[in-house]
Amino acid sequence: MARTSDPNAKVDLLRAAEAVFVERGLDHAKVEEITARAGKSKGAFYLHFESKEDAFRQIVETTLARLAACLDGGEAMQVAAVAEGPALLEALLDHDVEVFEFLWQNRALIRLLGGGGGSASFSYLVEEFAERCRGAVRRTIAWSAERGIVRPGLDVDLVSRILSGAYDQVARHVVRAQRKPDLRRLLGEVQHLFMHGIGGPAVRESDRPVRNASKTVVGRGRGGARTERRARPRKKEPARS
Amino acid sequence: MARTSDPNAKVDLLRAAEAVFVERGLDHAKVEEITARAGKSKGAFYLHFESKEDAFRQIVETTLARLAACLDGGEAMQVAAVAEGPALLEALLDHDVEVFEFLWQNRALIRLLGGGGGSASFSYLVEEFAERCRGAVRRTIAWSAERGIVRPGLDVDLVSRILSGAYDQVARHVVRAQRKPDLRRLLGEVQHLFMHGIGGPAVRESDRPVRNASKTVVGRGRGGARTERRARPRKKEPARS
DNA sequence: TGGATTATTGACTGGCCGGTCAGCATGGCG
DNA sequence: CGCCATGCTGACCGGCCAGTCAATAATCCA
Repeated sequence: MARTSDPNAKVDLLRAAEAVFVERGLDHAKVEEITARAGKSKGAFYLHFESKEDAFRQIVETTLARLAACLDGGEAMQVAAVAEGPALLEALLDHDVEVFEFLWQNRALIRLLGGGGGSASFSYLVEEFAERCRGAVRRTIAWSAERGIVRPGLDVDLVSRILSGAYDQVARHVVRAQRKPDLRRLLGEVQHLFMHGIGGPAVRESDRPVRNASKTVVGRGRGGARTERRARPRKKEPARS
Repeated sequence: MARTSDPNAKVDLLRAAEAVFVERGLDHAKVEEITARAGKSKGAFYLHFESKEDAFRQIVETTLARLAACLDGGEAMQVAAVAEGPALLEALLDHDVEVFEFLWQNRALIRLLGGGGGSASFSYLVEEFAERCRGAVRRTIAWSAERGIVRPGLDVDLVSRILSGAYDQVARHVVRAQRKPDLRRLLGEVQHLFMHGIGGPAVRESDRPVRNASKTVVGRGRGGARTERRARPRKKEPARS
């Protein structure tokens, strides 16, 4: 051996790459810009990564893995596992806050991912992850239903989709904010909203309550419970954040 | 004059371009693939468009404009303007259905837009549009509050964000579905969910009701009403669909 | 210090593709 | 039929940039 390799090289490159990807998106990121920022040469980059895409994948996968760990690990979930009633809600809120804290820390990259990863390829990564999130939500709901936290007869599949979507939107908002929002307050309001609805006096149970409530099963695919149509105003939005 | 130009050329090219953009994303779409599918030459393409990006912009802008018209026009809104109580909810639901019908018709392109448009540039287009949607939602909510459809004291800004997000998610789901879902049923359930919440017996107003409810103003930015934190389970999700 | 060994560099290559334009095709007209 | 105006074509040009590798620098050891 004659010369010892720079142990920081890969880390530096990853950091620089993340910055450039965030700024330009995968397709428009130039390897030379990455290496310039890292103070390395182009050759050094290919010493550590197969290709530009490889670097991108490494960054995304690492972050998603950490986020996933945060999602279904975390001490708040330990507490939630044994809590009851309001304390349970509080524990679940703690968990939400943990997750969003992570999102805030990694907001630049999360923002990029929210925008399709800056390349048409790779969206599958994000989609898989989103699906995983929805799975976690669904489990939490099914489990909450058993404990009387949410009313029975809900279409778990649909509810989880809606909840994921709502939190997704909140996440996108947080991740773009200039100043860090009060996450606990924000998430608390979201939780409150979903628990109690937004209905006013004019709709006080004007709706027939849940009618049949077939199964509430978790099996995604076919919808479980079926209330009927009728409910609440709103527009829509097809695009991202 | 000696030769008459093909009057379908531009339409054919736009159709082909849309297909290719949907398949590959803007950055990876090749002009030659577009022209091949349209049965035209590369030159013909540049006879009608400044550049590849120009064609993309035309397609996106046209679609978003039509969607916008669908969003805040539509006969269902006429009805809603004079309806009361449950009939109003029904009218708003009709409107939702109209919008989602449009989304379904244009699902391929909408799917692309949801994924960031296949290019890091251009996401601003989609973002602007999303913001516009949120504005529409906010107006609907504020207006519904006046009629007692939703309870007073809600943080309109936050609620609109959450609703947009939830519907966004539903839209993404619809747009990817293999078979056309029963839109009316789906949207009806969403409406019902939001109006009545998902809370079960264990949380029956365990929450103190809205406490102060500062203003409920529309001025986004500072949150209006402030209940406290406490509420409901869930995970989170940072990415798209 | 000199030479061996390994890390690092950055000029260069090759392929790709957006955009151009000289020339060909088409069809009207005298 | 020959001529012209106009539209359409697709081979070509040039820029860009991912990825390579011969040359060079750094470090170790004797």
